[in-house]
Formats: sequence, structure tokens, C-alpha cells
Amino acid sequence: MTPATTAQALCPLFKALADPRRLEVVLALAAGERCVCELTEQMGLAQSKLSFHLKVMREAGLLDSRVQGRWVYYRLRPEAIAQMGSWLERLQVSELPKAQSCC
Amino acid sequence: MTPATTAQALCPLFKALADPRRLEVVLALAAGERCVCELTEQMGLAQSKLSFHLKVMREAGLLDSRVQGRWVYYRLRPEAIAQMGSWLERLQVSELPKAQSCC
DNA sequence: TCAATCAATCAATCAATCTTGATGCATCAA
DNA sequence: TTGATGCATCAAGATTGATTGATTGATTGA
Repeated sequence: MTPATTAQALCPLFKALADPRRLEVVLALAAGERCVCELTEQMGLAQSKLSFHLKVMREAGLLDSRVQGRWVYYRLRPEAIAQMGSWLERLQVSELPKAQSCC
Repeated sequence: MTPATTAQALCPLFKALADPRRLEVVLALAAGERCVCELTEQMGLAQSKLSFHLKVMREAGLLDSRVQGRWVYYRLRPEAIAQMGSWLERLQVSELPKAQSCC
């Protein structure tokens, strides 16, 4: 996988984190699986709004869900977190040289 | 800084990465500082388009710039990368317990 | 000076995302 | 079987973000 391809694959993940509500949801899920009704209460979000954001994150591959009876439980996908983390790590060059000249 | 506050601070950074063009620019800058004209050429982007995206990333705190003569050089802000990285790390819980019951 | 170059900005258009309230579907308990 | 609950989905409108082409300001070399 070339770096460019990797970037393409990562974009949806970063997009999924590019919203304050979603960051909060992710933070809540870091403590473990939660069902939608718990999240709704905890976040103080309208049900359909939360459902929308959960869908965005699930489709990006950031979250997984499972159905149990009439409840739906969401959880983080550690692979997704790791993928972003290691991409960022590769960027972390200690001392970048200044460009000498240009054009 | 509470976790929630941290999340608020991180949102603009993740937003800055939530675009394929911007990811490519970041990738290019990982190799070191570049001037806008180099990036324009390398990315094959219209000048005003690139300028727009650079501004988004600079205002988010992801990039820094310096002016030298009539050129402007952009570079990554390692602190920004580190901030996102360590936030992601804190999410990386090894084995999340399943929720028992709900509601 | 004067013309050329680099880059930011602006206004207008277009596109993507979010929000809202309503509706539908599945599950469960009575 | 009926009513209630949990969640997804939908259509409409609002908000935000991206693109385009033109203009402007600063800097440089002739």
C-alpha cells in the first residue's frame, strides 16, 4: 500500500473524528461498549441525531455495532484507532530540515 | 484540561485532516518544509485552492508558515501531530469489556 | 520605475454535511 | 394481540465547506 493509498483510506476515519459530538461519543466508547440509549442520555443528543453520527462513524470503520434484543451496542474498532495512530507516528519526524531554495 | 476540553481542542485538527488533498499536503510536508509554489506543482492544485487548504490547516494549528522574500514556506507543527497521537493512544484500550445490561 | 512572480483574499457558485421532526420496523412485556 | 420501547431512516431545510476565476499586495530583477 503506497502512502498515497493509505492517505485515501484514512480520510474517512479522520472525517469521522472531525466533529465535537463524535469525539465525545468516541471518548465515551473508550470506556467500553455502550448501547444507543445510554449514549443518547449521556450525550444529551436527540435520538435521530445520535443515530446519524453513529452511522457516519460506523460506515467510516471507526465503530462496530451489535444488536442484542431491541438494543444496539456500539464499540470502538481498535484497528481504526491504530491505523490513524501509526500514520501520525510516521509523520512525527524529529527535526525537519529547512528548505534551502525554491522554484 | 478535562478530556472533554481536550476533545474540543482536537476537533479542528481532525477536521484539518478530513480531506484527501490536505492529507497529501501533510504527507509532502512530512519530508520537510516546502514553499507554496513547490506544493502547487507537486499536488497539481490550482493556486487559490491550495492556498485555501493551507489556510484551513494553518488556522487549525496543524501547519506553520514563514515568509521569505516572496515565497511562503509551510511546515508541519509536530506538537499538533503529537497531540492527536496521544489522544488516540489513550483510546487504545486493549480488551474492552462487553456491556452487561442496559437502560 | 516597470513588469513579472508569488501568494492571499474575495465574491459567487456549488456541494457536502447536519439538523429536525415524522415515520416505520423490530422486539418485548402484558 | 396489543401497546410500548429502541433504533434506523427519510425528506426538507439549514449550515458549513469547497471550488472557481478575478483581484490585490508584496517582492524582486531588469
